[in-house]
Amino acid sequence: MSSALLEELRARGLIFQIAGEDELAGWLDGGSRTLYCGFDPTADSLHIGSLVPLLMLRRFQLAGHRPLALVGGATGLIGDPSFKAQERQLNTADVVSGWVEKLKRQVSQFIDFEAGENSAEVVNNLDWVAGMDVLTFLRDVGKHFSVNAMIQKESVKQRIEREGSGISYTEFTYMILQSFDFAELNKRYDCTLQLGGSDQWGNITGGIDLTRRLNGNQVFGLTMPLITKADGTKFGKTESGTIWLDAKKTSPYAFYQFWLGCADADAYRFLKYFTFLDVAEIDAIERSDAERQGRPEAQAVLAQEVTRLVHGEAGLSAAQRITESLFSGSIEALSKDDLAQLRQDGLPASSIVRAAFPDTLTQMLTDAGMAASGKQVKDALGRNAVTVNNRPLGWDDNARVDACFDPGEALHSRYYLVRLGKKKYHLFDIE
RNA sequence: GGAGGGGUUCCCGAGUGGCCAAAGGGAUCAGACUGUAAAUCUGACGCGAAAGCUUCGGUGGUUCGAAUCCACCCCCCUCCA
Repeated sequence: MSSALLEELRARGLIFQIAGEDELAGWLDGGSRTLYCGFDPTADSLHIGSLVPLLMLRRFQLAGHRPLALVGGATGLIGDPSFKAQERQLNTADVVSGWVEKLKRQVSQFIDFEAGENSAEVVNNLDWVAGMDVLTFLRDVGKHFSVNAMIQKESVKQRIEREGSGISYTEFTYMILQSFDFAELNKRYDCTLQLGGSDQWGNITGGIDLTRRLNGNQVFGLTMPLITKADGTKFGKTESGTIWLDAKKTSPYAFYQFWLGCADADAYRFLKYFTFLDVAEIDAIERSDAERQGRPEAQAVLAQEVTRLVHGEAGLSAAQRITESLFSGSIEALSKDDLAQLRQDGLPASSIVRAAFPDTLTQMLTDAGMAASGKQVKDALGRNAVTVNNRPLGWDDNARVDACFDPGEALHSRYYLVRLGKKKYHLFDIE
């Protein structure tokens, strides 16, 4: 009646709700169980919002259970309405199937496929949904759902009740499709537990009901809390947008920086959510941070652990190398190889020929992606917040691009490290 | 099919003929303070170095002048049939 795993998860704050709470602990202790969590292809990469469930699958696997990562090739074509304010734009089948392939690979790095008895597996719900005809769906699946019950679900309520929005029949059906996944996985893999974010509660309980009706089996559901930030802003977004798991979309350096920059008030909680460090260990860090004046250690540990999980040891050291040289090292000390390496490692960079210089710095830095508009560059220049190889520039320099990138000041005769504000760096390789 | 309500700059949301590139809030960016924090304060926040140019669902029209008025169209919501 006491599952050590559930206790551990509870201590980490990773459990929001459990369906079948009284029996779940005993069920998990009774043997190796199969569980799943779904990931819908809504982009060509997952973002850090999916990290908690991914790591959750791993936590269960480490505890001896068998994780299935479901990639929603079918559900991704429909769109989950849960707690969404608006109807979503449908993506074409081609696009979605391309994303499915990418997500399959991505999801695979977090779970172990060579674990013997409890080896993980990746499944795609398109495999059992694509071939189903409408009448079978309506008669065999739809018949088990009460619309009265469905419209009571919190996840769609706001769409139904809120003035100025609505929900299409397509999205309304999403819940049924996801429920069917659970029943199908129960039948095919003896899967008895579904994990998901707290927004998935309605879909999960739908699946539990359907599995009982279709297969006569009792199955369980567990949701994780929504990740919140102490300041109330949305987790996982920054100035530069979403933090993706794909290194091509968010470099390991940017990823590392994201975690390094998280608020003190969030850091210890995030350590519990996003790392495999012991709770006791995390508490110890929190205590020692509290006793010490100045900068806490938590963010550094967090950044290190999560970056290693997502980008591996190589990605982590690249991120740390860049961070080290930009924020604590002196850039003059960087060798030519170091600079080339930084660029390789994901430091934003661009190559430009001297003859092709734009007329203004605002143009040049905007083109390089350092700022969203010339206005921002203008503002920064006006406050001496732009430096080239540590030399501050002013608004007067805006039209003097050549002088700003004086050959005599180049690092190794071609590199210029431009900084805008405190944190934004860009390496220009100028010929 | 009928009746009504609505589509404003990233988001929310004012604005109902000139004073509107469009209040206010949020988000975001920069500065000060700091720890590459938080809180706070300051500035910016359609594009453009500037002159200037382009916005208020779309297309036309009225007017010296429109986000605001008119016509038609598209989309969304609510209720009725």
